[in-house]
Amino acid sequence: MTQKAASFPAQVRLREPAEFKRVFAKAERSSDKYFTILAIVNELDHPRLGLAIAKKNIRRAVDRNKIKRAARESFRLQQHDMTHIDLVVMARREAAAVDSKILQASLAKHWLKLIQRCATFS
RNA sequence: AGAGUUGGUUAGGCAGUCGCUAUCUCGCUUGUUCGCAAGCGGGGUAGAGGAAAGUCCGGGCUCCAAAGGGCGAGAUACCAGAUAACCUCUGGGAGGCGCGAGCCUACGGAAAGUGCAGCAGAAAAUAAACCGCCCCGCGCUUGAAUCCUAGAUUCAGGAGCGAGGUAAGGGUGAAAUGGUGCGGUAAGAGCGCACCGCGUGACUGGUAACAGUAGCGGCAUGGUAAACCCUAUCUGGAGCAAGAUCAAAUAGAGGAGCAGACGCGCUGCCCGCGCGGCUCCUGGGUAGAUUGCUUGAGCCAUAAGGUGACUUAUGGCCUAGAUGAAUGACUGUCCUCGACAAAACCCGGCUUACCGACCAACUCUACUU
Repeated sequence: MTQKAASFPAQVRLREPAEFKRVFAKAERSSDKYFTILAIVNELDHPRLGLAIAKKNIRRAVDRNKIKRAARESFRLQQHDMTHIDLVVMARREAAAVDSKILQASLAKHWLKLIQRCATFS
């Protein structure tokens, strides 16, 4: 497998509550008016993504789906530029109102910022 | 053609690239109890809704005792039917709205009992009082007429007092003790009559709600049950984070004996039932994983029955099953430029949200032939 596929299989997702707790405990933080994104270095050879879209902030199920899809899509396309870090994406209230292109642009900036910051620690 | 009513269908299309979930299949590798299993890669197929929503009703399913008894509490409320069931649906009745097609209705009981009624009004539930109207009596008084001027008598009127008759009228109010008309009377009154309304027991039609007919009764029974209440019917509780299986730590489960007070659960209370205590014996089941999880009161077609909801028969089909939670992103293109909004155990309904498009039946108005 020399050609890296832009895929999103199960092992690049955060699934266990314990894994989420580890990220929340002490993490690099990057936020704007749409998202707050947490990042921490992991012991694997690839990045992982977790989604924590609160029902309290994003009321309608349609909007929650839209935001999750935008996050996954952005991660999927750019994961090979990332180091071995765990990311957790949290949405803020304003994310429901805008369309997915704006969300994609916002996410791309966050990725870059967090990759750089984590690189300096490791 | 315009305006409208009812019912139904649909919910951007097409092509390409990259992804996600399930499933089938092929190849390779590893393991093998030779059934297969795991990993990687390729290909095929399927992949949100009419409301998936609100969680407002009704069921299935699961556990709580085989879900039990009584009290209490709650729900429903014209009649008949449909249904697994319903507060739903269908048909019918009654009342109301609309020229009409049609639409709307918390539509049982006030003649079992208790309670309530602001303002206004003469009076608000007890039938009377009050104002008013009428008659009679008593004196007083004004005018006119008659008689021989004092004065008397008669007629017409006025105010007062007393004794009675009335309930026609009384600006109100959501509601006023049947209504309208004619007769009747001193004035009046179902006092009498006609029509309307009401009550009542018959008859006719209808399964019934109810309707109609002729008769009888001169009218009794004011409103409020979205006040308590009465009557009839129904309802045990909790929910898929239900529950079941496999299983790291910690400590739980079953059986026998003892104890029978207290606590917890089953229902708010009582009865009743279960669990928990101590000793001995046998041996374990939280995180997590698997399952429950999609074949079902299922969908489609045809036929038959029924006004209809729906039912029955035959044939065909398998149509999401995620779980930090899939059904998407990008590009091109066309058009009428795409609303409201996304499964989470499953069904039947209700309610609410919604850009539109199309189809069918029907109604009204105008015009032409």
